[in-house]
Amino acid sequence: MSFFPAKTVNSDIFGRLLLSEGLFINREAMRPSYMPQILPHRERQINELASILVPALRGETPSNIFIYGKTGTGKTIVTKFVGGELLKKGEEMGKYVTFVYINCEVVDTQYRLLQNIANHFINEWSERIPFTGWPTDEVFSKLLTMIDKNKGVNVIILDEVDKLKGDEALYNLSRINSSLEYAKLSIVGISNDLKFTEFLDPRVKSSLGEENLIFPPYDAEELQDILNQRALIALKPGCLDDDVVPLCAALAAQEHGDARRALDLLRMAAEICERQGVSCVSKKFVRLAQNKIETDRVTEVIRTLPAQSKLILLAIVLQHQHDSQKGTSGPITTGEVYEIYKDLCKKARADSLTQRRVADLISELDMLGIITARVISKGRYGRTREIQLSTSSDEIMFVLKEDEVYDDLSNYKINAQARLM
DNA sequence: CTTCCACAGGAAGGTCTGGCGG
DNA sequence: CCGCCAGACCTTCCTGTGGAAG
Repeated sequence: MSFFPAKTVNSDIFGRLLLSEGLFINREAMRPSYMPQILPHRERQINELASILVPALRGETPSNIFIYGKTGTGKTIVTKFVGGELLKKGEEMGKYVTFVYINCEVVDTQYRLLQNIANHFINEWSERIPFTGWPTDEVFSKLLTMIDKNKGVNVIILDEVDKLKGDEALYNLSRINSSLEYAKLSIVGISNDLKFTEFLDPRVKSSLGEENLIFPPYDAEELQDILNQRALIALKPGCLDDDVVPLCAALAAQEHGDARRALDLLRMAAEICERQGVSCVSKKFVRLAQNKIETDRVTEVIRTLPAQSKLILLAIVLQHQHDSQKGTSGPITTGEVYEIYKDLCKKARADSLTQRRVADLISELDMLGIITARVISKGRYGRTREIQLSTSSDEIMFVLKEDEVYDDLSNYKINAQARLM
């Protein structure tokens, strides 16, 4: 739809017409990447982070920092915000301060991390470091000279630092200051894994954890403030029922106070509402949005499942459909699933796994939330898992059938079952 | 009370891939 | 280019177990 910024509304007739159809003024403001002017309920964290980093403006080395907090607690946005302010102030004061943000989920090896950092310090004299080919230690020493040349204070943010492979990179980075002659460097590590440092080399641990910052989850009221603030920017006035924001906030608060989740809910609710041509978002749409988000997640999970797990899931669905046709719909056991699964493998001319392995894959499906598997005892008749679908079988079939192989198999199996019975 | 089913789930080891240092 | 190692993925073999049936 429309991505017109709010200020063009008055001058752009077509934009205004387009907008009059929808509920959004600025859709981007509802996305997690959006940087608002004010970050509600994070004043304490902002101040703390700023006070740790302020030595950078005096040309001194700030302490290294570790930031913890679950997803959607504002770690990334607060750090970027403070970083931005730091740069602004640095420019104002004529101090050379740099601020490098790196997401370690994307840049996950030592080489690429060093390369990425180095390429931030590129200027007309230095050559770009290629994304492969150089020995790691050469990249490292190159990085050293590049940083040292600018003689400033550098703050490097490593977001999702727990995703970084191996702690060698962290070790090297944390010791970098002793090799720098003019420049200063400090590292901010961000992680949502509280136990992350336990597995680190003790030297890295003490060096990086000079300061610790913890981001607590938002409670329902705080989430409401955040939602209200964003809704004000993103949506037309008066298009939200009074109880919509509290509901979104309450639902997200149940899920460990995830602000991203809350925003997604509200945005999705408004989008569904808009698509249906309704001018006011009511509670109904929040429920719809919640369902949509959940099915989108499940669909995506199923789609990316490895082949063997898909076969197992297919076996469960087929058994489920077979049962409900006969009206004997009930829980399915591991043994039953395994028999059908073996049959399916034969039909597909694929190798089948052992029951032991299949049992593990079944618990994986359980953890992914596609099925529910509880261990129960049927007394004399043994101990097994009771397997139930937690998504409708039609929906799972719909996704599985995207692949011809499973489409064919779905027919095969129903015949085979009829033959068996 | 004991028995005993039909698995759960731990331990150890095999195979394969891919990154890394030399 | 090669050997090494870590980690993903599986297998084999194993012991453990809740509770209905006897």
